[in-house]
Amino acid sequence: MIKKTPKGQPSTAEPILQELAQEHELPRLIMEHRTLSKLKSTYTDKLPEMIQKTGRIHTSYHQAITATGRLSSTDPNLQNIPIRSTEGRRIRQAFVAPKGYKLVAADYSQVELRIMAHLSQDPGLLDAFTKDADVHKATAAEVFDVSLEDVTTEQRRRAKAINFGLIYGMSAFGLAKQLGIGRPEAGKYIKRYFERYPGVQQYMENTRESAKEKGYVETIYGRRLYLPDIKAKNAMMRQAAERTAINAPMQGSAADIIKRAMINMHDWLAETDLDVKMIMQVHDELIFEVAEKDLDAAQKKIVDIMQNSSQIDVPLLVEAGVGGNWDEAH
DNA sequence: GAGGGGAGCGCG
DNA sequence: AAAGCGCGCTCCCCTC
Repeated sequence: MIKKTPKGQPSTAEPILQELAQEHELPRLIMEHRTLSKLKSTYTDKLPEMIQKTGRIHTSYHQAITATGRLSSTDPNLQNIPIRSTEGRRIRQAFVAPKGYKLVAADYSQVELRIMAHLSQDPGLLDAFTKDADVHKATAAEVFDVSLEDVTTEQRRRAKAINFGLIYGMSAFGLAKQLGIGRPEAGKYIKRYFERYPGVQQYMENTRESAKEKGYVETIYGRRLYLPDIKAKNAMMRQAAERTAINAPMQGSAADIIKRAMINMHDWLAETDLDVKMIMQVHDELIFEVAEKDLDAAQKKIVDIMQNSSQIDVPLLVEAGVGGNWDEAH
């Protein structure tokens, strides 16, 4: 079965090749070539050319580009440095601390799901985060109706896909495709989820309604995203706007939270005697360069500022790692 | 030679 | 008919 692009050409998109790879050797080789040539052309070849007089690569951050309030990063984009593949990680390993220094990477744990708990006030979700439970595991136990101890790796993986899917406004169709299961089964999972977390379902419905009524959605700190297409006659346009309406308060509130932390971080950095610099932001993560002698004190303060710059109805948890390079710091 | 747009793919 | 949010960069093809 050859899938076509909108222009009628045979599609060579990744998921299609994945399927074709079951039967043929070539698609796998094409995928492998794409991965490696992407890494080479975008990172391995380019980044060394971008080293400045300082001996460093300096990105530009833009504060007024994204619809949700995130920063964006260009020339080079340091918010898409590889991490998911082992070959890719070798590029991340090239980001190193100077002698006598270490990198500290501090990231918010599941911040968007925590915001979903806050916004929806769903008792089950609030409870999971308040108890600092493994939220994907807890979701698996609810959706698959097993005890926490009996959750399998596969069930946890599926629950994780459900949790992410919800943040993006995904349908049963999308979940089925994501998990490689049938649509009816995916529909069952979603139904179970909403039975167990009714506050979340209510929140989703309220958000769609409110977006239609007001023409915008907003973050917990009140930044708005206007959605003119929410009333579109074209169902595809309208549904896309509805998914944006669901996602934007969570993604946008997460952006607000890290921005507040960065402002407080700046104030602390201006007054502290510790040898520490804030050098990068990657959406839910801040990276610092810290003198080895100040590591413990700095790490503690960094986590403290990130966790306490905003208050929502569940704890904000920050996990910090230390390493000689950016990969190790994770 | 510059710039637009699509396909594809890197990240959260 | 489409079906998962938000970005930026490279490659390729096309137009001006």
